[in-house]
Order: sequence, then C-alpha cells, then structure tokens
Amino acid sequence: MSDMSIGNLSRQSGVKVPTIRYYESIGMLDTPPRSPGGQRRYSAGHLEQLRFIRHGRELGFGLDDLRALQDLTNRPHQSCEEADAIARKQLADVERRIAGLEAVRAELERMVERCSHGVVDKCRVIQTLSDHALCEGEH
Amino acid sequence: MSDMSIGNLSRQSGVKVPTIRYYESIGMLDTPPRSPGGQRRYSAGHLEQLRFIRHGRELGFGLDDLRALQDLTNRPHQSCEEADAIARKQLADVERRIAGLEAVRAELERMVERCSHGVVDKCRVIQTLSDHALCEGEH
DNA sequence: CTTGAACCTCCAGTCGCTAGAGGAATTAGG
DNA sequence: CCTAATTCCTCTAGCGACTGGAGGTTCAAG
Repeated sequence: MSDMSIGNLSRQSGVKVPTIRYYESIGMLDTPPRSPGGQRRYSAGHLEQLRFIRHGRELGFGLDDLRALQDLTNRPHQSCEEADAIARKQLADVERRIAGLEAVRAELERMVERCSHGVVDKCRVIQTLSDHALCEGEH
Repeated sequence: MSDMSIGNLSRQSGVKVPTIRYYESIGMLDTPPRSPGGQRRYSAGHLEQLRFIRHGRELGFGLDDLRALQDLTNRPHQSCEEADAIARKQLADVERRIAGLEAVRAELERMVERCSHGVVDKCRVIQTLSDHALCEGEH
C-alpha cells in the first residue's frame, strides 16, 4: 500500500490529482517524500488523511474546520468538546441551508406549475421573477 | 424615481454597490447614462432589471440562466417553453441539493448524537470522519 | 532502450461577488 | 459661495475550493 504515486493515491482516495497537489500546497495534506526523480511518493497514512478530508468535504465541512478536526486527532487525549462544537455548527448550517432551499423549491414549484405554456409575455416564470411582490404576497 | 445614484439604487434594490458595478461589468445590467461628472444615473427600468436579477439569484439561478431569462423578456411573444425549461432545470437542481443535504444532515445527526463527550480518541465525530466505512455500513 | 503514460511546475480560469487604495464629484450646512 | 462630509469613480486583488492547460521530465513495461 505504501509508496504510492499521486495517480495511485488519487484512485485509492477518489480525490483528483490536481486537488491532492492543491491540498498539499495549502498545508492540508502532509508533504510526501519524493522519488529520486522528484515525484511524490505517498504512504498509507497519507491515504488515510486524504480520506478524512474527502469525507469531511462530502459532509460540507470547510477546509478550516477540517484542519481543526485534523489537529484534534493528533491530541487524542483531549476532550472532544471542540470536535463536537464544530460538528454541531455544521449541522446547524446544513439545517439552515435545507430550510432555505425548501423555501426556494416551493417557489420554483409554484412558478413551474402555473406556467400556462403560452407566450413569454404571460409566462408565470418570468412574471414571478420580474415582480417580487407576486411571490411575497403568496406566502 | 429616475436619476438615482448608485447608492440610491442599491438601497432600493437591496443589491450592494460593488455588486451593481460588477453586474454592469459582466453585461448583466444595462449601462446607465452618466452625470456631467461621470457618475452613474439610474432609471426605474434599471431598478426593475436589478430586482429581477436579485430575485432570481435568491432562487439560486446562475447568472447565465438569468441572462437567458432576461433575453426572453425582450421577446414577449415567443413561447415561454425555454423559460419553463430553465425553471424546471433549476427546480431539479434544488431538489437534488436538498436530497444531498438531507443525507448529510442525517449523518451529522448520528455523529453528534453518538458523541460520548469524552476524549478525542473515542470521539464519534472524529471516528466517523476517519473511517468512511463506519458511515457507509450504517446505511 | 524505446515508448507512452504519468508525473512535474507554474499560471490562469471558474463563480459571484467583496474589499481596499487613492482620488474626484456631489450635496448639505453655514 | 465655501467647506466638509459623504458618496462616487477606477483599478486591482482576494475569497473558497478547486480545475485545466502548457510545456517539459521521469517512470515502468516490453
């Protein structure tokens, strides 16, 4: 598993090659050793680190949060209060975004449902966008 | 209402001053006439245009889509099929994002609920991020 | 030893803004 | 009419989190 090339690491982790280099450049991923010719050589530890980042990104954590969480894993005997706080903040954020998107969905559904499939002049889609009052009045 | 300064237009529309200039620079908002001293002077038409954009942005439309929808308003006798298609695409996109976020919310809730509030080493938050299998196995 | 794939660095672009520097115009008060 | 405060101007650079390309080097298989 060790001594992976960057392409190999990419396949193992599901993270694209340029993204891996980007993570290294911003200090998210440990700098790997290089081959005599200068190519990156990764270990299983790097793979683990990258999967951690990827999973966190999938859950919508920002790279800053993930850096903080990563730092915590290096201090395993500390209280996990901080990790918990970050996760709760993320959960609250996700819930806020869902609520916003659901309001948007409702309005889009109204727009689309009421479209009479006629000409632009009378199109509900265009009308709704043009006249904010039309939508606010409907809440 | 006419002959608004950019600051005035900003207050009327709820769009920030630099954003208005940005919209002009990318051709989203019609170029306004200028005062003798070179300052922008907006009309009610610009306000309407800007509100259209703002409302569309709130609904998550990309600027490209809004440009297309704007163009349609200038051809009011055309069929609104295209507008309908853009709105449907947007609706589908929003629904997809909601579904994704709901999956994320569920996983975050599990993470947070199961956090034993002990030390990092045994923290469910960290564990879940570290080990993707833990989460996939739970579905 | 050759060949072709994969690697390297560096730079630019994406989207939709946002912020700051440094200077000119406008407007309200006296 | 003059001053001072506010607003306006352009230009440039930055955000987050990547993504892509050019032009050149190294690696691994046959």
